[in-house]
Amino acid sequence: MEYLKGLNAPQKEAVEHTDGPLMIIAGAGSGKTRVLTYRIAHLIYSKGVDPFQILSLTFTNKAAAEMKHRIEKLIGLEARNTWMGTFHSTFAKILRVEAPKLGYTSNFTIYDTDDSKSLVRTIVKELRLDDKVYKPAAVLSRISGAKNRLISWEAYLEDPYIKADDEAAMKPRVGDIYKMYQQRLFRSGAMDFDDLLFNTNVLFRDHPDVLNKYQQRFRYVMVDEFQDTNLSQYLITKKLAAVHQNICVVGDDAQSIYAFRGADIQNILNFESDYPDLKVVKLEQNYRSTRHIVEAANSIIAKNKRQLDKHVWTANDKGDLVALMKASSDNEEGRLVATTIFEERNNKKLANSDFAILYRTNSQSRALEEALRKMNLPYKIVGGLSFYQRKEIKDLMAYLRFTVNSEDEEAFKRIINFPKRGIGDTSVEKIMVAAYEHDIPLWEVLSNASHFLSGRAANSTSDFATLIKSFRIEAERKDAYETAKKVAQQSGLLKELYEDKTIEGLNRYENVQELLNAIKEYVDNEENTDKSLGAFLQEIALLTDNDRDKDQSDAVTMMTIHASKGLEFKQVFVVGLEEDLFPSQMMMQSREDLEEERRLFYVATTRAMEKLYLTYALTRYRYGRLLQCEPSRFLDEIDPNCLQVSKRASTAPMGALRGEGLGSEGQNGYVGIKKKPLQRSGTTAKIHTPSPDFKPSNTQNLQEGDRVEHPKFGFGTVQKIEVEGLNRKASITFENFGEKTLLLSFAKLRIL
DNA sequence: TAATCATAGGTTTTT
DNA sequence: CCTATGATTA
Repeated sequence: MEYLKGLNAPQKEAVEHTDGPLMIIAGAGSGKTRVLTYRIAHLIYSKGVDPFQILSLTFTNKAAAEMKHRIEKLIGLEARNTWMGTFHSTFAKILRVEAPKLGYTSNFTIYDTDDSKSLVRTIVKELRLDDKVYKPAAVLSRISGAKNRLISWEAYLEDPYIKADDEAAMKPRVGDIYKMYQQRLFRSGAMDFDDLLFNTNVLFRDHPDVLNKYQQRFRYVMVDEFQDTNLSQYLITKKLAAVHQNICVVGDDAQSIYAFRGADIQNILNFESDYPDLKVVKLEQNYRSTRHIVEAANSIIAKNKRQLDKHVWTANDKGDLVALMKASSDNEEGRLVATTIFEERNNKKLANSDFAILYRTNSQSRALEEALRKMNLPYKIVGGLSFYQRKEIKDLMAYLRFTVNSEDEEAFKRIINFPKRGIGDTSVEKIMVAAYEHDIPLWEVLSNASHFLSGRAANSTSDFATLIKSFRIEAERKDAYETAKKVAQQSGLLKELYEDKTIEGLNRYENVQELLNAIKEYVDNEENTDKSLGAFLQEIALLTDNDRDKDQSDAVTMMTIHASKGLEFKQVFVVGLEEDLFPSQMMMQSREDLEEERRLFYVATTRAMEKLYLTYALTRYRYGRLLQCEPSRFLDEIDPNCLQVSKRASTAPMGALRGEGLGSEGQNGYVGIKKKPLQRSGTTAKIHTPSPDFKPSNTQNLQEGDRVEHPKFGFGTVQKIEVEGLNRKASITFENFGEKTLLLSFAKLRIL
């Protein structure tokens, strides 16, 4: 047990506690990944567990790959047999096997966000609703929120609380859209990201034999970044671990930054009540950062109320103070960052890759890029506009998708008239309507085009069908690469791009080649046993840009704070610390959650090992207009003892910074005046004001007879709890509102 | 049906 | 600023 020697006491404890539920609260930089990998090694070596029986779930492919890599280094090739992957990819694979049980085929398509949005848009149009009221993104986030809480469209339409909410938002038809959305997805043989998890829950609920199979298969389940799980994910892991109870979750409530996509911090805060004999281990020693950085970070989240009790500390040196830098504009900010990197790199003999620039929104990267280019500093941007979102890539992907699944409506709409083949909007409309009215598959209509269309359109459509058919035959016989190559050529896509001799055109051509290369790589990779086009498509649907980039060149890294989680750099710049930008105005208005913004800031600062810089600008361009900005409130909240106002910045005390420079240059009324968060108007006359310390509890533990508080309906008593499908419902008599039936996964209740 | 032009409207974070 | 949609004309 040589490898246990380098661990501190709690780390060792976590590694050695192999059986029974375990929760590891891992502070930033506390060696979490190390503990996880050692724990797996320990399971295999000391406990003789078959690697095949260990399942590790992460949130990003990058994290999964990193862990796999480190385990392989630790214990060798045997590590290949442990299952490591993201929630989405893991359960997509399982669903691919079990899809027929849910009425899907194994070749189901995975819709990305763009496909989903487009589908919502068409449904809104079909229902003759105003797309300014029912904005696809907003509707989708509502639907997504429901799915993450396992609320089916049937349950959604029934729930009075949801109904009241939608009506208050002046969007009473969201439920109807949800219903049609799901029906269309099913018709198209498609699932969106949330469905992968939702349907896994359905699968496990309706097919106990299947559940049992995977329960036996995965005797040890580990969840990384547990604070980011949503209810749907949580219930899957809970079910998987229900028999053996060997569930180990690792997380840090202080780094929960994904509430916007359904992550529920309550999962970690209340985990203990779900597992009474839970063992909790806290990793509180930070090995990554200097003491000044650790203390500054601690002071940032000190104000948060909803958090677990822990104290992150470090034995490292104090190091430099955190540098605060003020710039007059966003361009000036870029210059300041670039020159500082340049000087530091030369003075301290650092590599470019020792530096990272973190920002709140992707759009902030422009000014910074320009400044770095001027200083000749190489940089790379992580994330941002994804490779897979480019038009030419989506076009080829759509052809491939349609080849595999000819019911995929979104793919169909993309390629039916691209390259141009004389099938205009009206013809496309006719085809879709025909499929609908006769209730026949899309493919039926296409292959009998002459029944539904006339003249030129009919001929072109028949030709299109023949073309796709030939692709399909190819796909059945050959691997993904051979097929894709043929599709790219014969669809005319490559020709179209090749003829475009502009620089962008050239780029697009190269991008398509790169996609083909990626497919070849996939086919050549020994680990991929299924080399069919269908298998490749399901894999690639869950890839993001971050996973693709294996660029090893020495460059400054630029990315959003969200993308930076789990990484570390010697020197880190957190830029754009301005009110309304960070904390984000959107977040503050729509979710009124300042705490999550604080945690985001915490994540950003704890990426730094040796030196941390915070910068802000007094003016900034947005939509081509100059805005006035104010320093972020976070700069007031941070412990001033850790701060040093840089020589370049103002030497005025923090309080005086606020408001400085305001009012002089404002034009057209676009002055960044601090806005109070919008007060959301209530629905009815009686509005309950929640108690000041209102914290929703984990309603999984709710029992009949409990007294509860609800943010809208006030106090009440639970009458009855019943299970219906995936949902648990509670009938509650509220003092001021009478009896309501609420979906427990959705209702924000506090158990008194 | 395709191509061109005008204008309106939107930007948080991601599997 | 950029894109995405809509109207107009060939």
